[in-house]
Amino acid sequence: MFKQRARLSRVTNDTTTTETDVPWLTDDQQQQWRALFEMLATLPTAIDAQLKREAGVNSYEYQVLASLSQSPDHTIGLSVLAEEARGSLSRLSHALTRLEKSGWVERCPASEPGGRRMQARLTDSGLAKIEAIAPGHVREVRRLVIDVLTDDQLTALGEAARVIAAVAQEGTAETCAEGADC
Amino acid sequence: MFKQRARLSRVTNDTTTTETDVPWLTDDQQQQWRALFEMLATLPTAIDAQLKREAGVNSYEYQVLASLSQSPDHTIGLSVLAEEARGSLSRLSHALTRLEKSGWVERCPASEPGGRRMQARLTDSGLAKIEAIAPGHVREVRRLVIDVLTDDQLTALGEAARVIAAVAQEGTAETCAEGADC
DNA sequence: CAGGGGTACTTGAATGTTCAAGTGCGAGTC
DNA sequence: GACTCGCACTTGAACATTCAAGTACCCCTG
Repeated sequence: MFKQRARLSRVTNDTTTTETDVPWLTDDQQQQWRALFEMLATLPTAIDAQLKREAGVNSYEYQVLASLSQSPDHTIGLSVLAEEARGSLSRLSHALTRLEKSGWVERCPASEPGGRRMQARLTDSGLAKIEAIAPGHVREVRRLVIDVLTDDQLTALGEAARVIAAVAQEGTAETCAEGADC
Repeated sequence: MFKQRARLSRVTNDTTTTETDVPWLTDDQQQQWRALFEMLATLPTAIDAQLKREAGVNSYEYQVLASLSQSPDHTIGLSVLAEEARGSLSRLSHALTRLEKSGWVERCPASEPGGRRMQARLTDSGLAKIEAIAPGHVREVRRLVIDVLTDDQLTALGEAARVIAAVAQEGTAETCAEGADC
């Protein structure tokens, strides 16, 4: 059993440490992880760059606009929106301030009497915006992901991603709002 | 052929736009992309959180330390290091300033006469640091990725990631240092 | 209805990344 | 050998995200 040179794990050849209980990756695992890591670094950057370049928004803001555009009345309560766009409430709040400044979104108090507090609403201009930029975004997703994989590869990728996202999420989610065993 | 409700693509039911040349995703593609996107959002966050919590570094700094620890003499020229750690030179420079402040790395002028200019060198303390934190990092990678997938799933994931990273990279890489057709 | 606690945000400061200059040095040019 | 060009980095400002308070309103309890 030889020592694998581990870019992201095994670090030296010094064997004085408690070697046995550290589960270093095999060469093969190493390679797959390396590839995944590379994708993790490059894909979001590429997606973001396209949105920034052609639309002037980052992918989080895009997400917010997209979520709003699909909601009844183009309106969502902020907490729900934050959860949908997978960011903290604080992040959403800052993003909304920016989007309001551009005139694409407005905040309004929730109308329901006795209901919750704030909602975000997509303006007409915001709707026009997202409709204008969505095609370019989809094209980029196609170019970078959909079109470079076979159907089987895409399915396998999606499946693996689902499993990983589920595990990664449960660590992050301190709310435990879902039916997880916490 | 019905309209798919597209979280990240098709935005409204208004069909007045140039519908035909926008290649909207199918429901299935949509789902896979959605899963991938979710992983893209959650996995790096989780990895980063573990490193921050247990080691006080972010994953970029970890990457820098790891790269250095594997180099002969624990020394690399800055440009090479920047490329290995997949960040801009500026990002590296800022990161090195932080790492120097912690005493894990030092900058030194390249010794080769007529050679290039600067190098980064891992200090003894830096080597101890990376050796101390590597196991925890590997364990986290295992927990989040390796251990939740079958071997076949991991292989498929790696393969897909390689393809995507290659495409995503060529857009990002303005240097065209590699043998790409540019 | 006064007081306490919780929910739903908002805000400002700290941190990290990017972007646009700026610097210093070597090489090629005349 | 001065001039210019370009490479290899550095730096500071702008921007985004996170973290830790802070605020405002609701409900519940006495």
